[in-house]
Amino acid sequence: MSYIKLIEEDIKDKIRELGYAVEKIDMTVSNRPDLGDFQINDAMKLAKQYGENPRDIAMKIKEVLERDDRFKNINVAGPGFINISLSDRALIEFLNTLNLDVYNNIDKRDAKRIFMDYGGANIAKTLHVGHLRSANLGEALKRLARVLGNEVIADVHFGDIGRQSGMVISEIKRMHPDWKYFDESYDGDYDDDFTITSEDLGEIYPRANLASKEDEERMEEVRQITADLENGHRGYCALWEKIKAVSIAEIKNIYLKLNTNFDLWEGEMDCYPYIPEVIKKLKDCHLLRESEGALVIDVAEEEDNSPMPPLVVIKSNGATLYATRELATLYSRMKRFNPDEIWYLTDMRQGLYFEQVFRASKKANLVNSDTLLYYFGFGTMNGPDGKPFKTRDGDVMDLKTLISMVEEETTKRLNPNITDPRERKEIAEKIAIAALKYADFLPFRTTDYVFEPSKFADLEGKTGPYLLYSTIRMNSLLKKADTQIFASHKISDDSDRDIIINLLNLPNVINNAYEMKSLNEIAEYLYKLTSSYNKFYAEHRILTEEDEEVKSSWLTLTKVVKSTNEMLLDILGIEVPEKM
RNA sequence: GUCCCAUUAGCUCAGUUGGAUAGAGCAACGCCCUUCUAAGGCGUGUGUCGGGGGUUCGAAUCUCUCAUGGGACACCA
Repeated sequence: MSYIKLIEEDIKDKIRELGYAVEKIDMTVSNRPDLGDFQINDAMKLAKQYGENPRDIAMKIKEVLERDDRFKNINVAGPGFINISLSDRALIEFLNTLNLDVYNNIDKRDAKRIFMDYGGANIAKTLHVGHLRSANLGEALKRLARVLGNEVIADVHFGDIGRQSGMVISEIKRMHPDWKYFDESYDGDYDDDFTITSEDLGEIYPRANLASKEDEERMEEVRQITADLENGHRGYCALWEKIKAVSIAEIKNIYLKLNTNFDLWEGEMDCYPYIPEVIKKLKDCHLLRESEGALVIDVAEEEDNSPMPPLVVIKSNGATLYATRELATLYSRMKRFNPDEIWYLTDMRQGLYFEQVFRASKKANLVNSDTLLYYFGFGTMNGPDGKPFKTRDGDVMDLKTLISMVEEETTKRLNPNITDPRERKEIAEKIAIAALKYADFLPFRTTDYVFEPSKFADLEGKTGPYLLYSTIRMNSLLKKADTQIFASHKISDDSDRDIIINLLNLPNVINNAYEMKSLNEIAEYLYKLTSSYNKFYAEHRILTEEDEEVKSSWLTLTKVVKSTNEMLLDILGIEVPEKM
């Protein structure tokens, strides 16, 4: 258990002994540092609950806490705020437990098996800046959930079938009508005919999309090809497999740059074997109803305060659609992995849709009744007009371009002592990714934000590069110190004290981040911890300090902050290079 | 039209279980490198928390209402 949690539990016990039934108490970093390190506001809550005077309760609590020598300067202020500071001995003891392992500062949770669906990459479509959030957020939440003791299975869930497949095939058909994939009488192998690159694909889709929008006949052709592909048309399937291979290689490459990894690289097509079973289950439960030629499930409930449209499961032409495959995928995941929780991360526009899917799957018993289905929507990345990028528009900046743009900036500032061109490239890329990810994590999960390339190219102040730079500097200091023995003996002044107070607070931050499924608090915390260290660093000459006990204490602090930074950056999916 | 979500400093955003004096970064100006990586540190200031009502010891936070912007609303994904 973390040190702060331990203290909170002790305080809780003592308050209970006073006769108040508290469930938990919160000790938070004081917003009045002049009055104490931490504050406890629970006296006022208890006063309401028990109809007593809040100041009296606070005074009683103060009296009990004063018997604990970990605390000092306990005082009651205002309507009943309890301010409390920690003794140097307690801070030193705490720091030494972190010196053993910074993971001692993380409180594990009840282990769950969690299935996560994020990424949102579509085959044959370029990964653009709109895909950044899903990848970053999903990856970080996965890592956070694991650090907290959960087992997590992550699936990229490629969009590998659907209208875009028909569009791309129809376009290639126009480009290369002579290819064997389109020869209905051909029954040999399709070994030769394929020269399309990922760059080509980046142009093919937008072109096809535009053409189909303008021409209803073309759109009908696209629908037909999509249906044929789904029904196993030999040539289309062979062609689509080749397109997929090219596209997946490219997508994996970019996810790799972003430190985004999946346990499963499955796609919508992988659920096809389960579709008949799911349809049968829906029929058995008498959930399917015919409407305007399509088969739908009613998911409205009486307590709904707004219209809840039925979910279309089979199109009037007999083909499946997104929802069908979603249900089958859900069923397959349940059957194969039996998770306690399933998390979906997409932008918030899909909220209603997932509500429909969740309701339908519960109604049809596609998932266990005790399996929790969660939809964690995130804010959209908007264009300069304040409106979300349209995924289908070709004019959105692609992710690769964004990364190389930021990389160009980070390269300029690289230490000239790093001469090996390969190393320079590698480091510049890591810093660029850090800049991108960190900027993406700063707003709260559900906040929409305006995409401005300049925001990501910012390399000073509250940014990823600042955190890397500072952590690398700590590392470099520790290397120069050249010692294996670390122990804290004393607190010197407010600046090292402040760092330790921040370290104490980490479990609260982690806990909130997990509860809210947002990384912004961790991002803010990293900046706060790091800047408190940098202040200390500027004020003290560590390596030349003559008092050995002081020097050792300072080095220990440096080591703990460095390790904490590395731990948190790793949760965010940000790598720390050796130098920069 | 119905239902969601936003509106906080010049800009971008924190502040989401109601708490003390609403905070950061950027931008602007000044200072600090013979000394552990200056992508650093220190200092200087700005708010009708979109408007108006309500709830209470206490509201940026809860509630009602209005305004503005955005989103969703069955055979796209």
